[in-house]
Amino acid sequence: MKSSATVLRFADSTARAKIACSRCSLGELCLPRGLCAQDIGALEDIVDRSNPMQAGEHVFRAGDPFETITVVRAGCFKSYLVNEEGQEQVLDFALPGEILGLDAIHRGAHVSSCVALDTSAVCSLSFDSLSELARGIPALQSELFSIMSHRIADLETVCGDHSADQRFALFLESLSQRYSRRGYSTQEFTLAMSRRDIASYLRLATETISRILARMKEEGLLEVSRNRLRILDADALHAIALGGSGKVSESA
Amino acid sequence: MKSSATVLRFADSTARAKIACSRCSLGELCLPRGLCAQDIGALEDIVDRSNPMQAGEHVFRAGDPFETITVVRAGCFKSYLVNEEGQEQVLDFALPGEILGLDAIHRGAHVSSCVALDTSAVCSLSFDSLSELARGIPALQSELFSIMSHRIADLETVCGDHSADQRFALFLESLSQRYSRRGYSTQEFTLAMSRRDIASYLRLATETISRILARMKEEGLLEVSRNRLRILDADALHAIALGGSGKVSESA
DNA sequence: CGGCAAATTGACTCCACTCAAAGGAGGTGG
DNA sequence: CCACCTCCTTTGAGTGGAGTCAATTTGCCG
Repeated sequence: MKSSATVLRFADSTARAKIACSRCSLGELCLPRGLCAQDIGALEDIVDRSNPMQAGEHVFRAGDPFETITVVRAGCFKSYLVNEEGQEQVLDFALPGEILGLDAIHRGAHVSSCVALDTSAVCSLSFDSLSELARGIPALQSELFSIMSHRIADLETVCGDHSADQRFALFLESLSQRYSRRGYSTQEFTLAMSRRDIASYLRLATETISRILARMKEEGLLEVSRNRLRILDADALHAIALGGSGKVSESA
Repeated sequence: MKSSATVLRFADSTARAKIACSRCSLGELCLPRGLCAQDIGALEDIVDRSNPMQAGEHVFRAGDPFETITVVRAGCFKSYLVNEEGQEQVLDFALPGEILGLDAIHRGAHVSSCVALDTSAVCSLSFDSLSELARGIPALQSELFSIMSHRIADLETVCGDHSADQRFALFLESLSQRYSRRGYSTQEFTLAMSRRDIASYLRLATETISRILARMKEEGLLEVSRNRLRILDADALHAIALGGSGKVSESA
């Protein structure tokens, strides 16, 4: 399955007009999901592949005109808002195949900023071109609506009123699932983001994340060293995510 | 392009096949925004208008198959999730022209439930028909993307890490603006939702809402009796919404 | 008038925050 | 290669904002 997938070339002079989504390793995890070969061909015509990006480089910043949506091709990004007091609020972490900038469509300008957390790469698609293409390809239009709907549902969950432990457990489960679908281990993965970013994303204090990690480690739910994390007791974690006391069971 | 698509009829005998969006008082506040007369005509073909609904009646419930999106025509609705413990989490309040059910598109089934808070009415549109129509009407497709993007941006704001006072102030400002655009007073309006619903929406306790109202009343920011509310000091309220101490000013 | 649900008010508690300080880890320059 | 700096993370101690529990009060409807 998926063999020559990643014959990626970069930078240098080779013309990079068309990008072969059809040969990208992301395949069904990305926009072309469900499209036939011909439609994928049409999509490839409007995809603009970026050079690799370093951690800390921005894809866009709040205030930038909105012209393209951004699809993560490799690495990890965070999107965030900055409020009047200059404080950062992390909105989302994006893994390969996930899309950034959806909150800008209605304003014609970005409201959030987006920065690489790691060596990363993106594909950009002119939103006008994509819209036009979607008008001719029902499956593509449907996919776009679906992606936006998914983001809405995710935010509705994240917004929920959860305890610190529950939030963190939900966060880990989400990451675990997403890595898993991308072919990585469900149990063990790297946290590309800092504790501070996780805290902001979950609307907690950095210290709270540290303490939760320490406690969960102590209770044997997981192992952490630096930013490498391994889930030892997924069931217990799931119980916490569901909002119970987290102490294994709680009949009735 | 799909003309007789959805000449939906209901219950009683009166044929009410087409609904005149063009003559609806919502006008530019609703889906047809920006469409030409002809396109509005096409849209009218797929709009299905409900009978008036009583407070407490549901438009849809979590688990229902997703077939139509719901546009509020009159009154007020709330959408909410129910978690494993049977606790309600209010996600949104919807006023005329606003759209419900966007979080269901990607699953083919509703995740949230939606109930009338007042005597209300909705229009339903088959999402398949609407998508198809949108493929022929760029402005309509664009409007759909825009509406979803708007919802995403709103959720990102609501999700933010704000104090209880700040949340409540933001909530009032949002309501005030939305009523204002619908031709009602910016200063004085009716809260169609209970304190408990407001609390759930803002992820606070009911008692906290009561206390905030009492304090703001005492400080002369607003008047409340039962569910009639009048904003007396919009500037102070705005200062609170922006996240300062709320005590008027705070240089630097 | 009586009964019920919603809202208010008070007293107390607790979870997560703030403040503070002490390790690591990584990067830079001498 | 080491010294130094800075930023990130961890841990401890104490605080406070919002929650919980409980008791009224208010408004609504039969």
